[in-house]
Amino acid sequence: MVGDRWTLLIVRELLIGGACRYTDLQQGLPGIATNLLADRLRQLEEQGIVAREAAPPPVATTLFRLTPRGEELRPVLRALGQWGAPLLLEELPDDAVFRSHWLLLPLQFHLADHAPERPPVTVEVRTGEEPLTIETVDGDVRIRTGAAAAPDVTISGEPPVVAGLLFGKLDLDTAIDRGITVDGDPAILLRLQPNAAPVP
Amino acid sequence: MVGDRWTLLIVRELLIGGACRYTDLQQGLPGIATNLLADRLRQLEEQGIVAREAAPPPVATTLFRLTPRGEELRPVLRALGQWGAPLLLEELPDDAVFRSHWLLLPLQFHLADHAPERPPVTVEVRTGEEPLTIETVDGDVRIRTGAAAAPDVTISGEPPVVAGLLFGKLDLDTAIDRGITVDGDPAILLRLQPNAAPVP
DNA sequence: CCGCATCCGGGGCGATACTG
DNA sequence: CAGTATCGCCCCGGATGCGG
Repeated sequence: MVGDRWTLLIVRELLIGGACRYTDLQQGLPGIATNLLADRLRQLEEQGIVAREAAPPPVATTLFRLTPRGEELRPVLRALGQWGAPLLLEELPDDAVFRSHWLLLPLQFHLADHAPERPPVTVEVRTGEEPLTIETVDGDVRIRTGAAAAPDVTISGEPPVVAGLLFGKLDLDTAIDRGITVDGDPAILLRLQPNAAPVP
Repeated sequence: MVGDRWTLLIVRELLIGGACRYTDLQQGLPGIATNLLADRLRQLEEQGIVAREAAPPPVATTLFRLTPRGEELRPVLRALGQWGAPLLLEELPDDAVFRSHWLLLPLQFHLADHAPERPPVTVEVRTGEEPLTIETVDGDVRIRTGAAAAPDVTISGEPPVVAGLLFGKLDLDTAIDRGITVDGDPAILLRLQPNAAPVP
């Protein structure tokens, strides 16, 4: 049911963004043929994994959303993502395509606020074609696409290096050596990274 | 790396049985074309997921085994299996093929000994083409193919019903209604099933 | 624009046959 | 036992068209 080409990637797009338009999915899945996207969506709908709904009046369009049964695939994407994490650090080929929002799901899985009692922080991540914002909201970590109003720290660079730094696989000096730039207080990252010692 | 057709199924076979011969894999993957099996094994080897080794002298043959990196795919198979578990209870089409040992991995994942202080028990499961044996060994649950010497309880029937009973999705009466036969003390199952109240 | 349907090569795939 | 060789098919990728 979910083993065909593209199928789990479509599910991932919907896990990331909630309800998506057809063209949103096309944007998020560079290289997919439009007939395949239509086919897969139809199959997923028949199998009760995806539901299609009419968008609210102002914009008349169709939205695709995961059903509860579809949401249950989150652990599958999590396990696959965890297994593939080491590959994320490898350099990307020159013709590689990358979408910033692909980082949303792994960041949601792995970041946590280790010092919820401290004042909230905001991190802006500039990699790929659009910025990402990470902010702490009373103990939770929220990640979204878009720029931050007043980030405490901004990270820019190539996706593999940025990801390596955020996930704690690369230390700050190594990451800077490999070409990223950090604006603001890098110590904030320690509060969010996995396996980081809790800030005392 | 693991998204091609058959690839994760090959990994599953190796997770179940440890080192496997080429023909063992063919048996466990009914329907796979021999050229595809060879292709996949070669790709998996190149990617460091599978290693091939020469068997010890008496039998001169090649064995395929997961590398540590390959073993790390266990959580992926676990997540996929958990998601697919409800489908396991649906009736099989008449032409369906089923291999008993496919139950080994889910049983390893979901069964536990909730009363390790009691004397060990043995369950024999007869479904598919060969029997399975479940036994408790000081707190652990061991599952293997083959018949048991002196089982405390024996379960026979169609795979969906047997699986439903073992995983606690079907209660005993329903399972018997749906055609399984139970020899011995069915209460033993409560000690092993997931979410079962611990035996006092 | 948005959500497809259609058409058209190329290659992955499935079945069978064959072999050191 | 562990593959290789071959052939046909259908899935897939890419491009274009098209009604709402």
